[in-house]
Amino acid sequence: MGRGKIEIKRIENSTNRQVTFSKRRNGIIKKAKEISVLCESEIAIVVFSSLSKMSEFCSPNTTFPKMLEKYQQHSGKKLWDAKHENLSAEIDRIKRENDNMQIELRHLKGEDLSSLNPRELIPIEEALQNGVTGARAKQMEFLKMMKLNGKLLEDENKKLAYLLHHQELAMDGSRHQRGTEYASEIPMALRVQPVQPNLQEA
Amino acid sequence: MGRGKIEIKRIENSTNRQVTFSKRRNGIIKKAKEISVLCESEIAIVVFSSLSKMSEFCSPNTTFPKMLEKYQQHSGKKLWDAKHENLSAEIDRIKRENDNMQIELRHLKGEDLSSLNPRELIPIEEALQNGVTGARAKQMEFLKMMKLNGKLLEDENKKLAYLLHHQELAMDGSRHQRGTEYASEIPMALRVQPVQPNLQEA
DNA sequence: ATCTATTAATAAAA
DNA sequence: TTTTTATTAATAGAT
Repeated sequence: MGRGKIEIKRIENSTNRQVTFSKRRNGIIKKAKEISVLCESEIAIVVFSSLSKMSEFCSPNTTFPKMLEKYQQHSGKKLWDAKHENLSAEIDRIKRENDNMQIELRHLKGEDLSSLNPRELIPIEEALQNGVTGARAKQMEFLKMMKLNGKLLEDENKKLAYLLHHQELAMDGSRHQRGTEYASEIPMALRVQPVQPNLQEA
Repeated sequence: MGRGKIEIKRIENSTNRQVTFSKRRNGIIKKAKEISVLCESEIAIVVFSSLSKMSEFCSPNTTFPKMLEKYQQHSGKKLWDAKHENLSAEIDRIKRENDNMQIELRHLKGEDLSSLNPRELIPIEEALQNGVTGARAKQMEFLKMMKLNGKLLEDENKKLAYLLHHQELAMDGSRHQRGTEYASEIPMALRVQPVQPNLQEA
């Protein structure tokens, strides 16, 4: 149907191919409209040109999702299985990652250690060391800032220094007594904890 | 195109309607095949007759699910059902959880602290304290066990102590020296750390 | 289903 | 792209 008969095979001339695509796509969609009206039928079409330009048609009185739902019911095929599996797989992967982090976090916080052997404890300790070092460095920054802020903060600074000195003594010394009377005024982060239980008990 | 022209409106005669449906459906699918070959295009069609008989066509080299995936990408419309929304939502939720843990972990390890203010540092230090306490308690357990196990483990114990001694030296480094005579025999976790750098430097 | 008169689609050109 | 038009293809109605 045209000035000449054509073979049904790929049209090599790109321009011709585009023109033919456009015409035939229109033709198909026109036919789709007609059949839906003439025969009270529902029809959905999606086309992508060789340049991936999309065209679509869906008969009135229905929608794409409805058509797909019906398609699945009638065919028994699950159009979304692949997608589902991908999503499920990703969830599993992330959950596993999540669990590992959860465990690492708990270990770093000193929880759930009972299942560990000494060798497994080492990296945890190392991480804690790093954490303490980092936190301490950060504290130093803050202290510096406070000092720069001037004498308003100087008093507090001195108090801290005093307390810390005491605690240092307490720690280095016999480990018996610590000054607790000012503890409530010292931010937790700056406090020295009784780092060492009695070794004799061990 | 036929023995007479017809109006495009519902065919009232049910038999005629069925016959016309069948013929035109075949025609459309033939056209679809042709356009896919002639123009290297991808096309998918689903039709339901007025009696809900389904027909489908999908061009070679692709599948229905692939076409739908492309459709969604191009149109931005979501064809998937609630199930997918749920899965996607769960992925988002878990990813967020994941990110938060990631951040907490990094903080506990002393990384990325620069963005924090002093108040935010406090819970981190608390967690680290707990972690150190927990790890230490665990170490104590191991020490007890080692003692009970007797001299077979003593050698390893000493080796460990030796290594730890070196670390102690590295850590205390140029700072004022503290009683190190026991340090070599005390595992890292059991040692008192210099919790506070010289305040005079701050 | 198959046939065929007739209309509709479209290939090539503009 | 869209229009034109000669030609082929699709199909309505009959069988």
